[in-house]
Amino acid sequence: MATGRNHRPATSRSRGIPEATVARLPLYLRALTALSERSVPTVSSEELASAAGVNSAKLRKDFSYLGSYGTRGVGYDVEYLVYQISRELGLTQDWPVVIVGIGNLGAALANYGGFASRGFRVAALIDADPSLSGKPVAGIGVQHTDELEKVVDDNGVSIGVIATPAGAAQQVCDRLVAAGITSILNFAPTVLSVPEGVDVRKVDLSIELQILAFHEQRKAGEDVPAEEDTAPPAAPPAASVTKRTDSGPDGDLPAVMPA
Amino acid sequence: MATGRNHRPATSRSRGIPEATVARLPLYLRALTALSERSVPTVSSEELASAAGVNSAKLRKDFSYLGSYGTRGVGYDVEYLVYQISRELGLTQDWPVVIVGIGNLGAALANYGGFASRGFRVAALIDADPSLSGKPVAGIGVQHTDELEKVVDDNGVSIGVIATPAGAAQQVCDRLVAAGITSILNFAPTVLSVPEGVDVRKVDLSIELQILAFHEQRKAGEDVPAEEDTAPPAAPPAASVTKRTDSGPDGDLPAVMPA
DNA sequence: CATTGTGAACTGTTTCACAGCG
DNA sequence: CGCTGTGAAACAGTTCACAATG
Repeated sequence: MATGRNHRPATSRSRGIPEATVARLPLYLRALTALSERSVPTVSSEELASAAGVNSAKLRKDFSYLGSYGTRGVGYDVEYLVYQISRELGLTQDWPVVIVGIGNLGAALANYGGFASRGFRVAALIDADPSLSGKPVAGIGVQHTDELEKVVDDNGVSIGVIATPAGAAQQVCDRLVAAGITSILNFAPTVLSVPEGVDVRKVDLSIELQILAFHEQRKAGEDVPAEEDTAPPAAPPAASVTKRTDSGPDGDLPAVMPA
Repeated sequence: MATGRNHRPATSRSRGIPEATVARLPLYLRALTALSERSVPTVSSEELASAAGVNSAKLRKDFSYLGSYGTRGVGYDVEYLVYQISRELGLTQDWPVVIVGIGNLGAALANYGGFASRGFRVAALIDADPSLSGKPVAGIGVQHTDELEKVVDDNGVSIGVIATPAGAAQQVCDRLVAAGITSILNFAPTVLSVPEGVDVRKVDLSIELQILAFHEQRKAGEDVPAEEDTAPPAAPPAASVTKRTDSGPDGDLPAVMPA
């Protein structure tokens, strides 16, 4: 899962919505949007919860933080809820986004449909490779890294997406922050350090796979007893046990791959 | 952040490592690997925690679930810890992975360096588009969806990655599960339903952006008093408020975009 | 004597179960 | 009557602070 820090300890003065709830609102919104398109007028907590993949008690508790938007004995008005959640998430306004690093991943993000909808708008694509400059990706011309500050400023961008190789991420991050960006979505496999007040969320493929591997391993060894739980190799083991001498630390995201 | 369910309620018989700890182990491992490459022999909880972006109390508590691998007054032996964490995560074995949906995103994943290292191996790339069949991506020939079951079976694949458009995801998921896969990493913006015992983690760009937007909005309205907290539009609002009549529900991930 | 390992306190999240209400 | 809204209980995760120890 991705993670984000840098919030006041959950007390936004009064109406503080728990972080766990905020993380689920987009899920509800998606399910509601689908219902809305099928012109379903109302939905019960049970139905909506199942569509969103959570249980109904949790959903009701979540909604209770937003206010009392349901009707007892009936359920929730779909359109109304869509509106309330959108507003709560700040999706009734326009969010220009800049994507830095237009490799396969950056291109995938730029082309991502869900990006354009729901208030997000790709304001600019930035890449350090001069040979990409001007080339259109998803209908938008790629601009050189030199333009970064200008682009952020001109478009009033407050959200940046980093899809560069790990090695460039911190540097790009610093420039984005200096340019005035206060929210970053980081796809590079690095811990970014940012000043107080800047929000970072990360999406890390490698971490997700490792978590899956952990559980997968558990499934396989379901009935294994103690094995070698007793005598594990003493302190510094003969190394080489897991030594990978080939590829880098945790690898990079591909930088570019045009044509 | 991505999410995963389907685990026994946190009691893997005896030595149960908390889910939150498991999610951080890959982070520690990455930091340790970097230290290992710089031939740093030992590290304190303080140093390692700062490299991993957590606080030292949390790190020590996390490690305490794995056993007592440190030395008081000194710190942790880097190589030894790398080994222990790798083993705990199941990275000392080989995990063949199949990626379904070779669009920009699938290609980005296939090319991802961190994928190949750390025990994961791309066993096959699958796409429904026949014109892609045989085309090499990241040095591996793309195979048609018809081959899915055979590929999973022949390679003993237990982890599948879904990078298809949302509309195809559940169907692909069903086939992967039927073929014997028990862990899925889902990049499509859909809730997948899977039988008991199958693990799903999702990575959802759109959700991450919406969470950022929520916090961004809070920052902007830091000193706004009550505004219209009082009289919100009664029940069914005039619709159209957030109505997007253009693009689909939440958009698709791009399917293919060769050349 | 610096640093780990860990009980105990605390904070956050989920679930339960039922009163309240349209 | 059915379904929401929510206190209260249960659980999970984090932080504190200090005793244990190489």
